[in-house]
Parts: sequence; C-alpha cells; structure tokens
Amino acid sequence: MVKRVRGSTTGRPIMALLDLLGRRWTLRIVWELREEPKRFRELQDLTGASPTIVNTRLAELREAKLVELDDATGYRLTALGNELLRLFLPLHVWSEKWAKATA
Amino acid sequence: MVKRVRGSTTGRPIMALLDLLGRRWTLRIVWELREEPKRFRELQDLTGASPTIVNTRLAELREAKLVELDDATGYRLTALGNELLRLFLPLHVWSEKWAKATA
DNA sequence: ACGGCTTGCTACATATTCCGTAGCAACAGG
DNA sequence: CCTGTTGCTACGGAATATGTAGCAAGCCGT
Repeated sequence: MVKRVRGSTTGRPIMALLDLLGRRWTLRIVWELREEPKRFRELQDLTGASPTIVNTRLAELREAKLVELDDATGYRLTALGNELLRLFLPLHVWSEKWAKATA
Repeated sequence: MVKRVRGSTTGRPIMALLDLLGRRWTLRIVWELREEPKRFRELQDLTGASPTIVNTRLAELREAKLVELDDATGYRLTALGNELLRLFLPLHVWSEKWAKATA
C-alpha cells in the first residue's frame, strides 16, 4: 500500500487534504461520525460500504488524526476531525438549496 | 450510465452531495477552477488525471450545475458552484494547520 | 487550400480499486 | 461451553481508473 497521497506530489497540504477527502466513503464516514461515536459495523450498515473499505478508510482517517477509536464507545472524531467537520456543516443547509436548483 | 447517486438511496441531498464530491478528482477539479476558467487540457495537466476521468467528472459536475463550459474561456464554476467553493475555502487555511498536526 | 495548432472528447487495453460474502481471533456474559 | 459482539481480513469477481493514442471541428497564417 502506497503511503504517498494520490495526485498530490506538490506537497501542498490542501492537495493532500482534497485527495484524502476525495476518496469513496471518506466524506460520508466523517459525516456519520458528526454526532455520536459509531461502531465498525454501524458505519458499515449506515454507509453500505464493504468492511474492506470501511476498514481502509478508517485506517487512513486515523493516520490523518481525524478519527480515533475509543474502545468503550467506538470510532469518533478527534479534536482535529471535529474542526474539519465544522467546516463542512454549512454543506447540509446548502445541499438543500442545491437539490432544488438541480431538480 | 446510471443517474442515481451511489450509496445515497435515502434521497437526502446531503448524501447525494457527499457522494458526488467524494469521487476521485471531483473536489480537486472544483478547486482548480476556483479562480480562472480552465481548459480541458489544463485541468488534465494540473490534476494529472486521465482525460477519461476529467471528462467524466466534468460531465457530472455540469449535470449538477456546478460547472459550465464557456467556449471563449473554458470551464468555470457556475454561480452555484461558486457558492459551494466558498464553503470550501476555509479548508485551505485549515489544511496548513492540519499538516503541522499530522507531521 | 494547405499545413499546423488548439479545442473537447473518445477508444481500448491494462492496472488498480471496490464490492460481497465469508470468516477469523479476542473478549464478555450467561 | 455457548452465544454474541468486537475489529478486522481473505478472496474472487465486478467496477473504476490509468495511460496512450487518436478523432473531428475550428482557427490562424501563408
């Protein structure tokens, strides 16, 4: 497994971030963790992704220090991950507007 | 080509949006269009993605009314796309902080 | 009218990634 | 023990991405 981030040879953090978030299920998983911690299988059921992918994405997110595993409660966002999520929260509102515009 | 958005059977716009943005190169392409319009080959060179994918993503983004093609200048964000981008701009600053934290 | 250039876009074979199912080892409770 | 839950992995087939080549249409200069 390659460590280097795809398409981001520039070394610019924003590129690495866009690459990380631009992977199937990554954004969705972060989103599902927005409120309460979730178990591995919960994330599986909620997203509908295969365990292979859930595991891979969780590993990437953990390495990126956006997600951590608390044995007692499950996977949850780190402080850093929460900051990121907060940047994404306006998307929820905006997506409603977008849905109307594209309908 | 399937119209229905992957993994978003719920009908919730946020899921459709997260799915659309969570595809390889989508976020990156939107990002590259943040300032000036770009030509097809410019996007190819900037991102390093294959023309097949660039074309596919541009088609998706155009259908989502986030990107449009102006013959004179190239691909650019629509008004809607610009709104979305503005929600993402704080990512740029945050990514620097994130890079330091993960280093 | 011809060559040379750029435009958006496509074909096709290969490589990578993802999916779906099954199942593992560790642990907890009954 | 038996059963259930935990995180996680193996593996074969399906979907997606890559990399290279090239097409048709338009423009520009000669």
